[in-house]
Amino acid sequence: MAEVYIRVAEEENEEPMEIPSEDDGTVLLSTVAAQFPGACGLRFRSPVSQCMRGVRLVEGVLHAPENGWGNIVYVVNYPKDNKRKMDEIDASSAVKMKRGDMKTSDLIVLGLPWKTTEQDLKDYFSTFGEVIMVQVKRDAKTGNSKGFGFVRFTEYEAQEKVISQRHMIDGRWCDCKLPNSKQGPDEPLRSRKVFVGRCTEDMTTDDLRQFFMQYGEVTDVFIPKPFRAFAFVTFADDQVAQSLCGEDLIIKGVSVHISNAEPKHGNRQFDRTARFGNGFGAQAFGSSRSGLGSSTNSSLANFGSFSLNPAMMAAAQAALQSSWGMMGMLASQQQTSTSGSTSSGTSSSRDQSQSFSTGNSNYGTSSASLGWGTGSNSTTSGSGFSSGFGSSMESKSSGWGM
DNA sequence: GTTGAGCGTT
Repeated sequence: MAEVYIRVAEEENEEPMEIPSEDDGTVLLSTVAAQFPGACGLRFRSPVSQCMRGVRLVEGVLHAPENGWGNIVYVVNYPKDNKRKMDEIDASSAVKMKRGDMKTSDLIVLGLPWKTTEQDLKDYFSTFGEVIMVQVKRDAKTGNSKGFGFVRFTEYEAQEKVISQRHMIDGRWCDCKLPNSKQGPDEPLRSRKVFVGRCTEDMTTDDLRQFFMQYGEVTDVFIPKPFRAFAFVTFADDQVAQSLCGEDLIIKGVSVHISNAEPKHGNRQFDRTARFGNGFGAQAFGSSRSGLGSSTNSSLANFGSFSLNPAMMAAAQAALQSSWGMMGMLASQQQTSTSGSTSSGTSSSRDQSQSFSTGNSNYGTSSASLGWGTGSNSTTSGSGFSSGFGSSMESKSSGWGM
């Protein structure tokens, strides 16, 4: 069957990229988002009316206009008018360069098949750019792989690309991340991750990704196995995550509850006190907002006006949720678990059954890190910590975590 | 059934 592509660009006059359609002629939003992270829809200029028109979007599936996709260029829609543009401005402005995070660092590769060798890793990752280091970590005695390794690229672009997607290596899906040892102690000041309670067993990571994509770019979805009725969703933007906390959302006809993700157990590095002590002193507020014509007002006023939050957009799109009711369906991008190697009796860590978690954490491009007011009814504090900013977001649940 | 895997012998 001949492959059909539609042409998609970020702006009308920009170089389009060809995006594959499905067999039934539709295009999956997830396919678009794979090339244009954060995309929430498409639009095009009607040859007849010369007006921009939206492409019909139903449950993550984009439907061709009346007379088919044709050869015109479709333009990507992003949530909240122009988040992407903001990112670009951000990226090119001198503001963020001060953190100088453009250097490459080793990336940890998680989930490797036991059989994968360093040569395999090098072969695989070389398609992204020049690889200057690979390692597979092995047990010193047995020489068996520990199922993870490291890779380092010459080019920062390659590193970013690799972090931004999942990798099929020797038949397993693997994740590449900045290793814990490289994550700055003050990196995630506010959590970009939310806890999703009351999940049902039929909610897949793809379901959750497709659903939460409407609020902003989703960088990770985690569903514990065996089934435990909750999940974690990480956004690229912490404000998106925070804006959803406290909400009850309908996914596949089921009401789920969104709240803050608490720090992972055993992750001392990023617990409350550590972070508080570190990057989040009083200096985090007024200072470091740098030149961008910031007002001379107090940081309080600054803060208040800054926290326009995406919850409004969330509300506006509530209608969209109804379409998620009943019959779930949606792009079945299920990956087949390759394993079968349930290893020896006990469920040891050598069991390589494949998990379904997709995506990755990556570290924000947001230049400013503002603190977030905690609600006075904080239940999670535990360290008498509460900075008294009555934020404009009333009493959504508070707290930290990642 | 409401809080997640795994992180580097040099």
